[in-house]
Amino acid sequence: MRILAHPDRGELQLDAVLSALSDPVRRRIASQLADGLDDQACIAFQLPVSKSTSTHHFRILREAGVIEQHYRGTAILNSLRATDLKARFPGLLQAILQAARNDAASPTTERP
Amino acid sequence: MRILAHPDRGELQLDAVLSALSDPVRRRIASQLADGLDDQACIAFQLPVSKSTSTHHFRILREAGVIEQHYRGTAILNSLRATDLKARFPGLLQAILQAARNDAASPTTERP
DNA sequence: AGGCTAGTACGACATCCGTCGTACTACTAG
DNA sequence: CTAGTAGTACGACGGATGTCGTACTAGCCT
Repeated sequence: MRILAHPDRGELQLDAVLSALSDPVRRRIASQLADGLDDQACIAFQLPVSKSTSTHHFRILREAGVIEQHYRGTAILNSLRATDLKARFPGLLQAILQAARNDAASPTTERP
Repeated sequence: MRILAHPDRGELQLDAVLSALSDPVRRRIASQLADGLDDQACIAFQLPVSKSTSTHHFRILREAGVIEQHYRGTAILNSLRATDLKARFPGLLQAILQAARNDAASPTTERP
């Protein structure tokens, strides 16, 4: 079984977390995990990118400490590290996820 | 008097805001503005970068809608658009600024 | 007017980042 | 054992980003 490195709770860095969640694809992953559906395999996210790119994004999220990944057979189960993030950066994850909802709900993406 | 373009409150984009605040230099600007000292000229921030780079960072923040800039003589006064941000992305700015404090207070930057 | 101060414009440069395809590994199911 | 599925490694590539220096403009002060 391969091993996946995760930063400890105390090692979480704001820079990494914010950079990780700056990308729309990665924010979408986090949002989907937050929306009640934890422990999803990477393939469960219908991302608009190739498999390699997908791997890349999941790695960024894991190394930033935003998600936790562990193998289950040939698949990887992903979950949000909501508790750790809350402990280290209270309200941050919540605010970003809520902001993502607001952003998606309004016609902000329009840029003709 | 030169004119500086700012996005309207409704036009604020999460992507832009998060990217803007992903950079340590820009986060530092926002933090300093939040710490009670509004309406500071660019030069009041002792940034560890050149003047041109400084201009660049202020522009990013302004175009993302994080700060408001207006000329006052030859200087520019900067202030946080805390109200607008709060209206569009409730809690987001607060959480990031608080996280920045936590991040600075703890030895997170250590990477031996 | 002339000099000073605050910031801008512009071009250059190195680096990082998101993206991809192909080839590979690890595990499961038959 | 073989075939299939899930994800990784690696290399490539183009575009964005942070940085700088130099030359410039706008406004203030004497």
